[in-house]
Amino acid sequence: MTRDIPEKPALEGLEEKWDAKWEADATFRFDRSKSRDEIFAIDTPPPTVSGSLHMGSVFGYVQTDANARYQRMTGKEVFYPMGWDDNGLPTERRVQNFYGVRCDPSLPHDPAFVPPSEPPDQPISISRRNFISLCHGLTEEDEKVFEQLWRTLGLSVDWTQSYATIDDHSQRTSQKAFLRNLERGEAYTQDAPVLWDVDFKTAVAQAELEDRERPGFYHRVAFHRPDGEKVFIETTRPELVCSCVALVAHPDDDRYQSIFGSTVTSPLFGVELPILAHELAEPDKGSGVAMICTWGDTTDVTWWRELDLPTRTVIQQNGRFQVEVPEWIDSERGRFVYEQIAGLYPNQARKKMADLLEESGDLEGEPKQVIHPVKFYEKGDRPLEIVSSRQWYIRNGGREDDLRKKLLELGEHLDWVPDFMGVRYKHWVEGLNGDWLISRQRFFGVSIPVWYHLDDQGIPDYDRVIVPAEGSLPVDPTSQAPPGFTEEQRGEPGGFMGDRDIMDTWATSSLTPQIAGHWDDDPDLFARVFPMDIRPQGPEIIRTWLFSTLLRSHYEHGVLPWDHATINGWILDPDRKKMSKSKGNVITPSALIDEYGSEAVRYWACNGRPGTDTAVDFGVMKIGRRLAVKILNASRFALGFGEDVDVSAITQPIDRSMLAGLSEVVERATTAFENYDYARALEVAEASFWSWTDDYLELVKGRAYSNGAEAASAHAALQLSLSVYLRFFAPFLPFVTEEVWSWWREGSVHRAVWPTPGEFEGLTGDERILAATSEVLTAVRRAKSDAKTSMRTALSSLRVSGSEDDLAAVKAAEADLLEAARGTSVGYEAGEFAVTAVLEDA
RNA sequence: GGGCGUUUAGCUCAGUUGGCUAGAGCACUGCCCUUACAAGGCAGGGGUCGGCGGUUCGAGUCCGUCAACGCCCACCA
Repeated sequence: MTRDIPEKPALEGLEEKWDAKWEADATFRFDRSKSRDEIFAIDTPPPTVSGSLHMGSVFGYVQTDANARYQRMTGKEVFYPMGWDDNGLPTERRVQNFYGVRCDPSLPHDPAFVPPSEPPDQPISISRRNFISLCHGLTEEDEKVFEQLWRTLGLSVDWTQSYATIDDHSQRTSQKAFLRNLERGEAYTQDAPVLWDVDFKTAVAQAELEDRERPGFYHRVAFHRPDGEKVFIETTRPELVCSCVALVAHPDDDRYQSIFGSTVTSPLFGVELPILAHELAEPDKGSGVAMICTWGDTTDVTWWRELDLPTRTVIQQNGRFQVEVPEWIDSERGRFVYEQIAGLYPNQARKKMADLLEESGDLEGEPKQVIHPVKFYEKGDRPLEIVSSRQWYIRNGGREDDLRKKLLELGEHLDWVPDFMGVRYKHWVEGLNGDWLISRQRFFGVSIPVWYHLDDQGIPDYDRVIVPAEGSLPVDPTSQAPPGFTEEQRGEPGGFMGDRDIMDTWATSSLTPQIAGHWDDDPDLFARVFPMDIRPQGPEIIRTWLFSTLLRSHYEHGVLPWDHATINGWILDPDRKKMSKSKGNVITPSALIDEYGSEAVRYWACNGRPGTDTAVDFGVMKIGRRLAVKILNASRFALGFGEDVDVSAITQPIDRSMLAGLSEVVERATTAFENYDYARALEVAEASFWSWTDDYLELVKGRAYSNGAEAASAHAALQLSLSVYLRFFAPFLPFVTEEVWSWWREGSVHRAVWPTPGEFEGLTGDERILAATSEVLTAVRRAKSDAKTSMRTALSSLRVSGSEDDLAAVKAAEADLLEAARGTSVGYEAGEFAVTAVLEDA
């Protein structure tokens, strides 16, 4: 093919040019005619569509793309879909802020509603349907922006295989999987204490918790024995004295042996309470006696359950103390005291109760300040409360040892990249203390697809769940009637009630292999891609996304959803601890791409080792850019000698020597990629490439410009080695390699075959020749540098001493060496390796 | 309180199963407009490999211990 080499090659514009061409040629389109063993399937993480992407996303996605491109070049058909995680709370929050609205499910749908152009000061309340419609609209816009960024970055995904976690197909898959869990008894509903976010007014799962250090005060509070003696407890939550159901101490605590089984009355409220023993009580914490409330913390829940205590809830789902005085407070004084805190938030009630206890003399001493961990919803601003509520759960091994053991075993069979990430999974599964709570009292998500029978009184019977037929999915139980009922029977005695909750976003994204592989509606495709080859993702969502995907796959298919989990590292601020400079200086990926180019950003990402935390580093990006420019220029030289020459022309020892080295590099880079170590593959290829340009190119330059068989050998060797380097770099720098490839090759470099040692068969020589000659050349350059003269300065004499092998190696490339060094002859002598170069006029 | 990871030149990081005279790039110094490349190229200076102790003929690499930093987990009395 004729070579079409630009005079001044440049990086600018390559992203748009090749993105358009790849799209037009369907270069990365998945060919579903391939069989499972010819396919490499990737369970791409669907990014959360809630505004802008950050560098952390770019980092992991580019690394995965490098692995994907390598696999494609080895001949695998790559199944590389892209999803958007748009369902769930992040989208709701973004819509609320963006439009200045809030969802009020009690309002009727307003078909004419248009959001104001500017968000108003006071949020406008809108119906659930209007709210969801805004969510859809905004996420669609965001998804376009995201897709554009991914394209600019050069992700080789097949854009015809995309999905959104809120689209009908995902909803159908999610509901179908849930119904199957329900049918097999893996999902169940139960009314129980749950961790509750009072602002979002939803239950929260264990995986979404985080502890935050908060200041609190230990209040030493007196309870009263019948004989008037005081029993002290210490609590940070005196406001919960009214919901106290018992006191507890450790069974072996000598101080309290005599009072176990007796009773006390609570201060101010005068409620009679037992003193019980339980080994979770810690003798050296506070006074050694704790009050059990329903519920101040998760230990309370444990005690309440294991000691079979009554339920005395006072905090409601809106986070406030209930207004009516609870019936277990029957004294006149108790009722009066409760009225002081009725309707308050816990922090308000806490101060009030502390005052009242002090007045009554039941608070001893000054409250002591402590810093203690408090449970928060990871997206929330106020401490979680524990309220009793009916929720849906999926069994996850948190309460069944057999299942837990099985899940641990599956985790051991998964190939973790890097290895140590596997322990995070292990610890998470070992630490599970309850089933997976999947229902959320929110709006933008996949509905829990069930209804409940209403009895003669109109009370729902949660044991009589009505399920839809699989063929009718997705369903919205709040607006559709169940099979065998009509809409008129909604809410009527003898009729039905639809479940109002939606599923947690993880309940849907735990099914990404099933969604992307079309388990629901294309079993042929699913069989070709599942179980998938890799699950790339961040370390922080091992406990959520990875674990839940594994669980759902185990339930539905009885297998691991993928063979390998490649876990990327964490992204650190460019100036790490130097926070002074980073004020308000948010780095967006698109800004970096604009400044340094996609190749540079990709290069930076691919330099981050698998699983290793990496700082945003502009210096590394600059190097990436320089490498890309170097590829353009070196290619211009290597291809500047006319038509292709057959490799049989490669006869010169130094050319064969270079190819011998390159053949080894091929093996090393390939091994690295086979272990999903894109970073090492890049490092190996890059080191080789720089010495190729610095030494080999300089050494053969003169000969390449000449004529005859010697020149032809150089031309053929340059062409073969360049072809190898372009393929080496194609996974990392897809645009510039494709650009150069197009100068002289048909088709895409991304569909070219990955280099193999077989390409060098019969073309290699002694590696030592190039190495030794390069050493001599470096010594000559040093001499010229020391003399502060131009590299063009001629040598009056050049003498090399070394072993017999060294000398033979240099001799084999003597003509090229003399040309590059500007010498006329080389003198050889046996001895220690040394080079003496004498300059003319020196 | 437990677990995992990190700690190598001023900065950002490589260093695979122990053999290194410890590397790269940036930054720094000097030189060079050499016909692929001056938003380049060539050459150079710079490190007691976090501390201490151990195993070994030999340790940046293995073991123990301590420290700093980061992340994850942990029952809020």
